[in-house]
Amino acid sequence: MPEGHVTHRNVRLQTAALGLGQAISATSPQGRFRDGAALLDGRSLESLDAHGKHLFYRWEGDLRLHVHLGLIGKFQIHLGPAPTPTPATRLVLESNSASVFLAGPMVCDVITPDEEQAIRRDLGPDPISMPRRGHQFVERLARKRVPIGAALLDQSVIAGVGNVYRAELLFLAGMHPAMPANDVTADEAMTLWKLAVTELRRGVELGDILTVKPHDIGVRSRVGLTREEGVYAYQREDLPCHRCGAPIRLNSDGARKIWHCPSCQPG
DNA sequence: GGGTGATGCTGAG
DNA sequence: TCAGCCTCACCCC
Repeated sequence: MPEGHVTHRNVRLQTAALGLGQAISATSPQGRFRDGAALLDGRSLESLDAHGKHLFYRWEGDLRLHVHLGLIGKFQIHLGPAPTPTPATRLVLESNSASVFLAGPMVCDVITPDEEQAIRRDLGPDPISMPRRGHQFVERLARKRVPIGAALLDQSVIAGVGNVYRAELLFLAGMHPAMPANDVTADEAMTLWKLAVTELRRGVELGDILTVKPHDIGVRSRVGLTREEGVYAYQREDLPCHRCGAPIRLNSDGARKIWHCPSCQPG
């Protein structure tokens, strides 16, 4: 489930599991990252940081490891003895206490600090780690001549929002996905930003995307909710809206699907 | 056991 | 705009 909440959760979990300031062994069972792993092997891990869906590991000797999970990339964290990695595992990082397995990432590269800065420059503000940068989101959104639904997936406008959060944030804001981004008022944009901060931060805590307000579905907590119960719009076509009962609609926005409630998100 | 789709993104045309 | 990439869970037979 690689939207921004997953990278930030991995920063937290992997930092705790691997530990900082100690030598880490790095290998590539799959082989595609053999040279990169050899560069990192035995170096001390100094810190981990996330910006949107990008993960940056800082190593002794000013090296950076850049990981982007893409659509299908996955991390596994094993405390204590690790199982044998599958042959598809791109990278294994191992400390005295834990192992991290990485499979299927879109990007897994050793880069320089300058290259990291260049990647970050092209990214918009991250609502999880930069909650006070809402003004930057408002400015960048106002310059976009695309529908708000497309603008929210543009990582140079807001970093970390993917297809699930896009659908959910627009529902919570009561905005139709096709509304032109440059017609969104500054107040409406700031509302969207605050929703993004709240929802993505909750995603980091829960390790899942659960945007539904429990009272809307007649329960007291989000614990144990299924995906269909836990979100308002995403992948709920033809199901009744949790708020008003109208059937959720599916539309296509280029290659990506987008869902909305025709009654709660008019326009 | 095969087929498919997925929370992403790029590059060719 | 669309194919392609990477991997795996899930569905159907």
